[in-house]
Amino acid sequence: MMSPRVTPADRRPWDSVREQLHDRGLRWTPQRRAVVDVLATTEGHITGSELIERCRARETKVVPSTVYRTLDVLEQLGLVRHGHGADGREEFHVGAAAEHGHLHCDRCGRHWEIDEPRASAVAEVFGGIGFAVDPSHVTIVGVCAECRTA
Amino acid sequence: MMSPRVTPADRRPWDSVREQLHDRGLRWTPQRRAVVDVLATTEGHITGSELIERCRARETKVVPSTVYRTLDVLEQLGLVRHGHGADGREEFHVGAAAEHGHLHCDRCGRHWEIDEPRASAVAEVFGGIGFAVDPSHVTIVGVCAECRTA
DNA sequence: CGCACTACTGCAATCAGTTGCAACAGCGTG
DNA sequence: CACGCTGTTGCAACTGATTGCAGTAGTGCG
Repeated sequence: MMSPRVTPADRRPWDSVREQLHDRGLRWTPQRRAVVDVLATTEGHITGSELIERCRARETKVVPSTVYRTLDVLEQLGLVRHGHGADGREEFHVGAAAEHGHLHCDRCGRHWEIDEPRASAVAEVFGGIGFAVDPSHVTIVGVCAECRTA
Repeated sequence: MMSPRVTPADRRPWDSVREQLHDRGLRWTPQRRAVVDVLATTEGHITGSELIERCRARETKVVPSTVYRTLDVLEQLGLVRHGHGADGREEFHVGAAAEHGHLHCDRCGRHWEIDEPRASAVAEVFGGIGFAVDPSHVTIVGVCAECRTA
């Protein structure tokens, strides 16, 4: 099956942000463009403050509250998902990373994505009691293999 | 060996805090007493700011930084564990609640403890790749049975 | 009992994130 | 192409949490 698992819409979801906003009666502004530009060139994770900094580096004038409010909107459109790192700070998951939960090592601070079979396994554990796990919002903390042997 | 699974130290861990501190060369101060007093009468969860407020209500003069620093110390003694609620704010788990992970419903905001068999099941999922899950630090987000049918 | 060592506290500054509000500016209309 | 509706921005104030630092005060020792 050569069926592409990734459709164009999945690959370039950012291209249509403007239209998606329009469709909901929302507006396309320079500030939102700055945020989207940064996100479009980000794969994986980015924290709120990091995003703000990168927007500012892009000359566009943005203020934190605007960035956070824009992120709320983008999350409603399903373009990003937010979670909280091990230290509780906000962390936005972009692209493929938005689909998976994460494993966080308490010792070295690194993190990994939870792959599909394991995500399903976790979901199954709680499916029995009727609880539908949101796989993208799961962060499991522990100690990674390397740190354990070290 | 009828080894009791719960020793007196487990049941009343707060009684010996002072000694535990002493053993590590740490000190017993009015502020720490206030924090411990509040925690000793708390079962389950408490947020940082809630704890501060309750300490202040106890007449003792405490300042936020001291409370948070005291919590760090108590966490090192294993008397509390901290996690982060769905909104990322700090949440301290006290007593029995410190032992379990939590299930959080994104819709109604309620949460439940993850029971032993299920905690083990989750741990097992990642044991295969050498990752040792810290069961007390797990918070799984999703939608609970009630909200799903509603 | 009083001294000294050093852990601990309080303060003030700072960071991350949120919110209310008045002014601003997309963008559809006429 | 100007107008105006209403979504959006920036500001300022605020909450929760953290940190550096100077002064304070537990605690062991003589």
